[in-house]
Amino acid sequence: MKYDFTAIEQKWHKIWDEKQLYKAETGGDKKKFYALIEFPYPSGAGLHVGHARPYTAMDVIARKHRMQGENVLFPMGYDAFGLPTENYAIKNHIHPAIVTKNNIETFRGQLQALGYSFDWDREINTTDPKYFKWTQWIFLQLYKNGLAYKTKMPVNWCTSCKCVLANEEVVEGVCERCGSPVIRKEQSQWMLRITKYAQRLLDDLDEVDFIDRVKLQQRNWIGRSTGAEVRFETTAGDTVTVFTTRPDTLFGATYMVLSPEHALMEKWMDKLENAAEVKAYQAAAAAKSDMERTELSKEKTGVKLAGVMGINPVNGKKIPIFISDYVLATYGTGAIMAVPAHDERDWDFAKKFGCEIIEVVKGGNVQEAPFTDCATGVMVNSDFLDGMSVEEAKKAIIAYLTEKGIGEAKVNFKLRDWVFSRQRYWGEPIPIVHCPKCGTVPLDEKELPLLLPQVDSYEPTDDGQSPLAKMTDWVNTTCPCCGGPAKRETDTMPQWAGSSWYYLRYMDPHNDDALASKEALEYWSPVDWYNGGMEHTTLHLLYSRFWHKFLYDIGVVPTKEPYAKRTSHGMILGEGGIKMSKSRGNVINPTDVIAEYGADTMRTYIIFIGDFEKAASWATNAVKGCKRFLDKVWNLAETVTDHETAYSAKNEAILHKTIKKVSSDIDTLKGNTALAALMTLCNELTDNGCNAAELKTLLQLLSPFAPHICDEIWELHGFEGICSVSSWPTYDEAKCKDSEIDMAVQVNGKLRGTIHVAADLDNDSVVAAATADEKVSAFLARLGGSIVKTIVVKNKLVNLIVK
RNA sequence: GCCGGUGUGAUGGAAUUGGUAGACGUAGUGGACUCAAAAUCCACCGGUAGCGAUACCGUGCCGGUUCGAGCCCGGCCACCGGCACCA
Repeated sequence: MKYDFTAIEQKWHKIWDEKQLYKAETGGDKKKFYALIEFPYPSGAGLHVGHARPYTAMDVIARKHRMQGENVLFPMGYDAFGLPTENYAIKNHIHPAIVTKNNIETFRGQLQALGYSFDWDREINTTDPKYFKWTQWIFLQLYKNGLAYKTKMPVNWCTSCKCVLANEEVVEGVCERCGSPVIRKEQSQWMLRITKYAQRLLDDLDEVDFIDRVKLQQRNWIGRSTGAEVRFETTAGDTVTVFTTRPDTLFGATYMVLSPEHALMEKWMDKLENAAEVKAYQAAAAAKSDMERTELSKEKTGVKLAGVMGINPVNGKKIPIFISDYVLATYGTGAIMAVPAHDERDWDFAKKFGCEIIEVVKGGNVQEAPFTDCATGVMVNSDFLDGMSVEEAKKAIIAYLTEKGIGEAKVNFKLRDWVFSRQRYWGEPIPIVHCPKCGTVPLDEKELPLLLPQVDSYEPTDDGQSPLAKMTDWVNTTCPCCGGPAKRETDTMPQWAGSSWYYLRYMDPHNDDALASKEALEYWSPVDWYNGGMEHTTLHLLYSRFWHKFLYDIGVVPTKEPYAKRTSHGMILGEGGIKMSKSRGNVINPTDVIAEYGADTMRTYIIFIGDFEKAASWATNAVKGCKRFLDKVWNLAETVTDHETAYSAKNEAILHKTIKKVSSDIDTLKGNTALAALMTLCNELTDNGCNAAELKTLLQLLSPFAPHICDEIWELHGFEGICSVSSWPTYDEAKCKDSEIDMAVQVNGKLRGTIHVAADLDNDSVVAAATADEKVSAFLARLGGSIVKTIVVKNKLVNLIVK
């Protein structure tokens, strides 16, 4: 019989579905295992091979855990709010909800064709009102707890999307999504106070099993730095507070710099002798886009304030004050003390503007270059700090500042609050009402979900208002508080909202009374293993950790962290290592691969392609290799006619070894080497002959990777049950060893021969066998000298040292 | 600039974490089967020299530690990713 993959795969999809083979039950005695992958955005282009890599890898893990007798939750859904759908809807005059529905159907079909063992009863969709009811509910809780607030602030504005972006969505000064320039714009925005959780988001990374590069990237993004805030008096009578990580260098502070947007500038404007020049500089800085600001970063610019001086609090010296855009309004206090002798930026600025450079840490020539080494320097020119190390001086100065009331220790974070509003249609409406009498009023929870209005046009306005603002019927409402006329908030939530808690909904997706029942949350939390892309590390992953911690604080979820373990996959590139893109025409569609080679081949190849964590390029030729392998398994099965229940002596060792290898490789995401071991096993069984017991084990080990063909062969041979849910084979460590082995023989560290000996042979016998070997003894004779030392590595090699 | 990562045959990649470098798969070469092709099967497949046994060289480059280094240490080079005036 021929291996007819299309018929086999369709047959088993039906059986799996009918028998509800992959259904997860909340509760019970079995150990639970919650495997999660990032749900896709259902774009019009359909599923991409890039999706297939992490999805297949996690399906393999889920299937193995299921075979090990665990209660596995492996769910799937769609993160369906977002701009591409909205833009498509605008262009083609179709409602985004219809576009979304169609796209989801395509995605579901493709995912099912790949044979993933999802529990389809738990499928979710973030645009479903039953789902976003709870997204809005969480927002209301954030609001009630003071973590959501509206403020006028300079925001990142994408000129093409006509929409506000979060800091995390701006990449190198351009919009992450469309690549258009991002400018600064003053606008009133909803914000989430993620900064309140900065320390906990940082600390709790120690408690989770995330791969190092994810932890590192989150740590850098949170960007904790310790130092001090110091208050400088000025001749204008106002106090300027600065943040510094080097309070030890305070005696070397020879000028100050304020950001152009600093609040005091307005107040001081009348007193300044060069007000016109200062205003011109502020205007120029404001007009710069983020891109221009970074591009111009090398050459420092600024203006010295004429008429106001700062006073160094430790020595009373009058020092000049500048404004410059190298000082950021949004970090620290928006003002710095400048110590040109020991800071590169300050040094550059001081050289250009002729400021004084005073050495306070000995170790370099500060007139030539800034000296920034904290480890070796000794304090000088610093009064009571002289002679101390940098570390000692930091402690001493902070104690001094605190005592005198002019400063104190301070921790700062790079992490900014999360800009949470978007001026677009296709997102969750923010459940807030603005009342002229009562101000900002949250919607009553009973009013949820607050649905989007049906509109004719979803186009954003040029003045930065949401398309919803035009829908007066919807906007005009009554105040939940006083009953008077009021207006609805017209901004919607960003795409990150729905994905910040979706893993909780999977635990109990049909619940209308809560985002999930207490029982389900207790049973399934936390996610045991979450795999996703590195690009979500500082966005989705951080945002959802924040929401989870908040939900923990208000008693909704039982764990501090949402995900116990996080891994990440490399990208799939096109043939030849180039990025896959529509414009290059090198996009591989999984559906085409399935049609030509079958889902099992597709799955096997995407795992075999290489190191899971690294980028890998698609090679259609190598796909054929995986098809050949499955053909070989099919052909091997056809040779098996017995009903043997024990392994043959000849194949016993390799079977035990392969079970061991495949088991541990799946657990460590090394599917590529697991498959290599299975190929080797298949080749051996083909050469040695294969009985029913041996075939059974091969099928079970291969089943997580290629479930359809294994279930089919399993059934054809009349094995009991269904292979996909049979029990994972076990191995005996003692039987993993061969009785006779090859050992390497080295002379002075170089390979000179191999010997075939009994395993676990004692050292003396090994040396005897080595010296007796024909090649080795001939070499030793030629070399002359005598053996002065022997090193034996058990069952591996023997090294003879000859002098 | 700072922080991480990577560098192995023609090619994707292995290497039990200091112990026979190149598993497994592609591609290639030769052969079998075939009228022929596809498919399949067998053999070879890092480089140089040699009919050969074999010898020497070989994991980005230079040096070190070790009986022994792809793996550890020091110094370079190249590429990839993240951050980027964060005081």
